[in-house]
Amino acid sequence: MNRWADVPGRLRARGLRWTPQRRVVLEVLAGVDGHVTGADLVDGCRAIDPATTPSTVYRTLDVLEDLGIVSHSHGREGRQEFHVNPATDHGHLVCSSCGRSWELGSAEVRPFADGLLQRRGFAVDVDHLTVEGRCATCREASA
Amino acid sequence: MNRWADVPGRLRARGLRWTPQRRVVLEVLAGVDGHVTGADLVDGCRAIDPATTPSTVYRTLDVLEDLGIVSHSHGREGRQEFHVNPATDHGHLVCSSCGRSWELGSAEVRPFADGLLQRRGFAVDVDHLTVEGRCATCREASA
DNA sequence: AGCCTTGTTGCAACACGTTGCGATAACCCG
DNA sequence: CGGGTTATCGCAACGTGTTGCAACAAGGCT
Ligand SMILES: [Mn+2]
Ligand SMILES: [Mn+2]
Ligand SMILES: [Zn+2]
Ligand SMILES: [Zn+2]
Repeated sequence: MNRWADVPGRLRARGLRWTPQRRVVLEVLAGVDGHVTGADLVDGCRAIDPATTPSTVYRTLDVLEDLGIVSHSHGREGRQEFHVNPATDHGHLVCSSCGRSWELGSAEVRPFADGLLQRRGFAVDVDHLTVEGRCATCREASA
Repeated sequence: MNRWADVPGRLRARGLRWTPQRRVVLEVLAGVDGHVTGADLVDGCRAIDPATTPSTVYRTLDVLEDLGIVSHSHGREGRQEFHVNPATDHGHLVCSSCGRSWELGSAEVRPFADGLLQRRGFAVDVDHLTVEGRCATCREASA
């Protein structure tokens, strides 16, 4: 049905394993709506199991990204942000001045991405895309 | 004349100072053509002065970015890349599969950036832009 | 249920930056 | 050429991940 269905089975089908640690990461992800940083996820896991180790969490996130359950982009300072259950593919707009961010609909990106595909054969990863700049509010403030 | 002219004077004009440590960073930058990572710059400074401290280098780079002498974007894993003496404004294209990268001419980005400016009042920082995806070569390889 | 294979874990170390703070030294001024 | 102000430095600690490695355990098989 959805991308969360039968994760244990999908892992095993690839020769991977379903472990208590992975169960905790998935439980935390299930309680998230929208975007989370890697560090937040580590904290969330520790709330359930204080013995949680960062390397295990990050490695699990890599696996889940392969399965298509999460995807990541990079926010301010290049830090990882994971997207859970995105309604639709989207990029990100971040204001370097105030730090606010917005989703960038794939329709807004498509002409740009199509151009790169046709001219260069380069397939843009829209989910990973973060565009930095100054938002309308900050530009007016310093007008 | 160029953006390197009279850096000491431009610093002092802003109430900032010209120090031996900053001179070293500038000397390293002057020997660079194109892109460098922050870690590479620290190494370069240490080659001239082994006592160089990372925090001083990164803080100096922040100051030089304010002066418009360098700009940065983020490469793989979100790490900083500094651009020295860019012939022209440009973004970056990075293949997540092979790691190769290309410059993205501002003409290629302009329609996209103009659209965001008109629809959202958001001014894209083209120099900072990194677009990740799969390059033509890698796509053919897995065709 | 017990065995075996091999994917995973946890640890320790590392890489890349960032930040707070007290000591130092630019440099403006008389 | 000193003296004072305050920007900058160096250090130590922290934050966010990543990686190598030895020990562990999931789960397929009998
Ligand atoms: Mn940046
Ligand atoms: Mn990434
Ligand atoms: Zn803003
Ligand atoms: Zn490639």
